[in-house]
Amino acid sequence: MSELSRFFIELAGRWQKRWREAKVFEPEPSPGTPKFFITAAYPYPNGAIHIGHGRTYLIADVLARFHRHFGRRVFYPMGFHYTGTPILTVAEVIAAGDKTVMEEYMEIYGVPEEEMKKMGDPLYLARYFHLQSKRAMEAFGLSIDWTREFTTIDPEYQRFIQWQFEKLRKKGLVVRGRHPVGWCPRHSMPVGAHDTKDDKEPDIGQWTLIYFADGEGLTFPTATLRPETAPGVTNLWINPDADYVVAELNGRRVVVSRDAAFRLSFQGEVKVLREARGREFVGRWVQNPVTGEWVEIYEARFVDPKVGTGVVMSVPAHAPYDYAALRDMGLERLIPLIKVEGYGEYPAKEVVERMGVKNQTDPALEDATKEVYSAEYSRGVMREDVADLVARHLPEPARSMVRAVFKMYFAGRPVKEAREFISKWLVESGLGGVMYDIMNKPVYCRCGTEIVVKVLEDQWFLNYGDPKWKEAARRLIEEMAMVPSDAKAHFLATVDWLDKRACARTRGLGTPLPWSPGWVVESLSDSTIYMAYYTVIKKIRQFGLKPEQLTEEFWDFVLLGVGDVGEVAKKTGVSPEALKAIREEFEYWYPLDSRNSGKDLIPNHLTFFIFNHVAIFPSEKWPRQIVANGWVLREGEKMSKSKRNVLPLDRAVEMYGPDPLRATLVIAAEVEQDLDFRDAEARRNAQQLMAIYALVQRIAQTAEDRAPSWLDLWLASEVAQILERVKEAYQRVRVRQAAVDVLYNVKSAFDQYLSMVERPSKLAVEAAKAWVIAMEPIAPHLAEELWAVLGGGGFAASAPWPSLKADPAALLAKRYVDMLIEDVKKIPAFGPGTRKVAVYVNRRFEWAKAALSGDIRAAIQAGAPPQAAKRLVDLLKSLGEEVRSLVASVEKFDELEALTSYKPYLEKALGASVELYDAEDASAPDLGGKKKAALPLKPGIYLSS
RNA sequence: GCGGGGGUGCCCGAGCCAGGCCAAAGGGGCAGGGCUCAAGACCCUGUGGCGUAGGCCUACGUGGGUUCAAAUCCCACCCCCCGCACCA
Repeated sequence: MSELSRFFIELAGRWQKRWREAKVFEPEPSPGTPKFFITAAYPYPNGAIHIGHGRTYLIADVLARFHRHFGRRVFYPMGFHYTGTPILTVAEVIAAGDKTVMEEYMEIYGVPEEEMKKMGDPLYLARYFHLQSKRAMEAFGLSIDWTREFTTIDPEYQRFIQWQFEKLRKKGLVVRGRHPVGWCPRHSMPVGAHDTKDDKEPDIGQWTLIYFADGEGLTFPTATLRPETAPGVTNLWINPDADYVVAELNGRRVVVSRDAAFRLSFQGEVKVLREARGREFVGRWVQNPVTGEWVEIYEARFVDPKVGTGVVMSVPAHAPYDYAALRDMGLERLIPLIKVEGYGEYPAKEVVERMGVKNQTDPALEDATKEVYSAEYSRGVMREDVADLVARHLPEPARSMVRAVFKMYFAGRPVKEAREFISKWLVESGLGGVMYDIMNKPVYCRCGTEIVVKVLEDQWFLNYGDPKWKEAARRLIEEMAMVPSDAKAHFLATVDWLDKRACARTRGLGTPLPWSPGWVVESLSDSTIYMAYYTVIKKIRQFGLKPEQLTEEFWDFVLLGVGDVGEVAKKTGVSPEALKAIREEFEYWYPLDSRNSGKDLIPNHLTFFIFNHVAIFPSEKWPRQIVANGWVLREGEKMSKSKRNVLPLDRAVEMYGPDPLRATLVIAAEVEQDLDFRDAEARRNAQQLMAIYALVQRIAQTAEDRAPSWLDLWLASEVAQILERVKEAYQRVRVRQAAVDVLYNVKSAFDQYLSMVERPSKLAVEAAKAWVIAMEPIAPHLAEELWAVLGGGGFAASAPWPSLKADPAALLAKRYVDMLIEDVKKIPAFGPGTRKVAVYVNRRFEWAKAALSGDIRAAIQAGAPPQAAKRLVDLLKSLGEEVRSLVASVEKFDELEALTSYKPYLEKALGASVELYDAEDASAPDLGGKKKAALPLKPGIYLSS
């Protein structure tokens, strides 16, 4: 902790205490007064929040604080998300004594060793980080109303979630079905990416099974990713040396590898009847259910019993492995199925030969397979004659019927479509099935066991695939304000592909499904409309309502206005006054004005937030805005536990002080951009804030009451002008833009001002006050301190937005003086030797105004001599947007007067003495004949040494 | 694979939606100067190439196209980042 940060921390502590005591951030509803309700995604306390969270909360805080200056009731609450598995998982790992994890926690979050030991208990762990995070948010100066704080395992919250799910279910949006999940056989538990070794994401894929029967009661289910090649099967492959079993699978007697039988047992009934070696089945003949053709089972050592079923169909025309193996055996027989531009009839053969593959063990076959597969998948089309291969064993008219279907949906179709069709057809006609598998195996559970795919038979889903629901979600997305605006496309795309989503789980903390105990509402499903809960929980507690009173009728009344107060009161035992008061509070605060989070939540949480709002609430209660910010990198690198470079918020506050940290997190990148947090930058910002502190102190102490000079007016105008821009930037959530202006550009104006005046005037104090309010959203503690120094009265946090007005003439005067300085410096003869600068001013400002039109005649009409008029029009054209508009809005402007008051500044800037003359003053010396060179806004200049 | 976003000068990044005023804002870095006992901070100047100035050439992933005119519009291709579900 440096001297500087100590200063800022001490200062912040003082003001935080006063805010708390005065309850500045604990708004009560006030019907008739405008409000602003903003929330940021609550944190998940399996660790302390870091500067990435801090950034999101800070952006929300800046907006909250900004809106407070406009007489709005601003409501910014916070809660903690206990629901879910990671807390559980981490606690388990700690309980098991995992050294790496414990060290990570101690090092990154500074957890003392004796606390570490207690973190085997998930609730203790959550509570610990909950409190640590909360302390960090307070120290960071977030203007959060803590009277509404809650956790998602509070009984009241659970009643709320149960209400939500009953509502969704009654609307038919909750459905039940089969669902594959990654599964650890040892734990008998679902395994997500977070629970695997190295956080490897299990890739759950589907094999199509095709049932080849041998006529003696045995079925050989081949597993394939390319069912469209089934008509081209010439034989099956089985590994002669691998372990196989004969088993009952869903009423069929099948032959699969022993490993496959194990994996299949998680996806249906599997009863192993006997074990066998693969070679036992070699030489059998089986019937292709698609074509009716009988083919032989050959042996192949490349068949991996851990992949699929261990029974493989052979399509030599389109699969390089199959072709190579058959070539080795001297049994080439090719049935072409797919046409691909750039290849002949038999792509597999062609590629194998081109690559010079030697035999079936040649590693080049991998590449060959990849090439053929991707070429056929992306550009391949099924041949027209494939339908004739199908159903040769069926009697008429069945044969013709099947062929007709294949002609329609299979022959001549792109591979993609044909595959989809045949896969569906196989399943529906009972000739095939589906088997799930981990496609990127092996993936291991944290415990070391290889995971498998388990099919949950009665999983609950939220049916985000429902077209009407999607339509409503799209409508809201269209209406909503989004920062950044590009996020809209992302949201719409998400809505498009989103389908059923499992919404309950068998383990973890959370709310039990009201109608199906044993299932817990999953954490991305119990966090979609909780913003409404913030509005009511305070009063629920104040009235001492018990969880069991929070019935469906209660929530219906309070959140939807459904039902009669008297009735609801009678049924719930809640007094009508309480019901009305709670309802009123919800009515006042809702809808939500801004929802803030990291951009990573766009395809999940934020989309669900939209879906659930449109499902539950009427459109006038739909949220108004989403702000999704980018990541926070640290010194150019992603923060991660394993790199141990995570910077927790509380530590960051200690290192830099709250205001410097805030300034850095706001100024280093615009909202949508990833922000690279650099130590050096944070230190620089601390110094800048310190300089601002010193500067304002100086103004407060030295200001004198005097009639405002051009300089005083300029300062006030300059500040007013920048603050106008700042206001607009805040409104558009361009917080970086606002911060650059308010912390750097306004400061520069003040610096310049102070360098030009002997003593600041009272007007400068007014400008400083305005400045302090504008910086309050970013550096609130410093702002309070300076507000007090300037005698502002009350809290800066609650003061109205400044009404400082810009005087265009004052701005013009300053621009004009700066232009003059530039002009002088541009003169080649100007140099260190220049002692005296004579300036001849043309005071006919009305000529300049007339020349603004670009019309020379207008200038002449205004009285300018023709040659001057021409030059003047050209001059005005070259002046730039800002000055031109100033000229337009200023009525009278006396250049001589302006220059006179800026004379010391001029002399300092030029390092020479300056003499000012009216060009029309006959008594003035006409040095170098420059009198007639003078134009309005462009004085004549004569240098002498 | 599907979906979203990108590729701009030494680096970061704006501009592209509404084509010209774009050798292309703003930072950073670097070089020079100022301030200072000195460093930092701060301020000024320069920072594609050539030319004595006007100017010329080369440039916005690559290749085509539309247009009097393209970083900006269209097409194709290459490359990068992010997300893809029961996980917060």
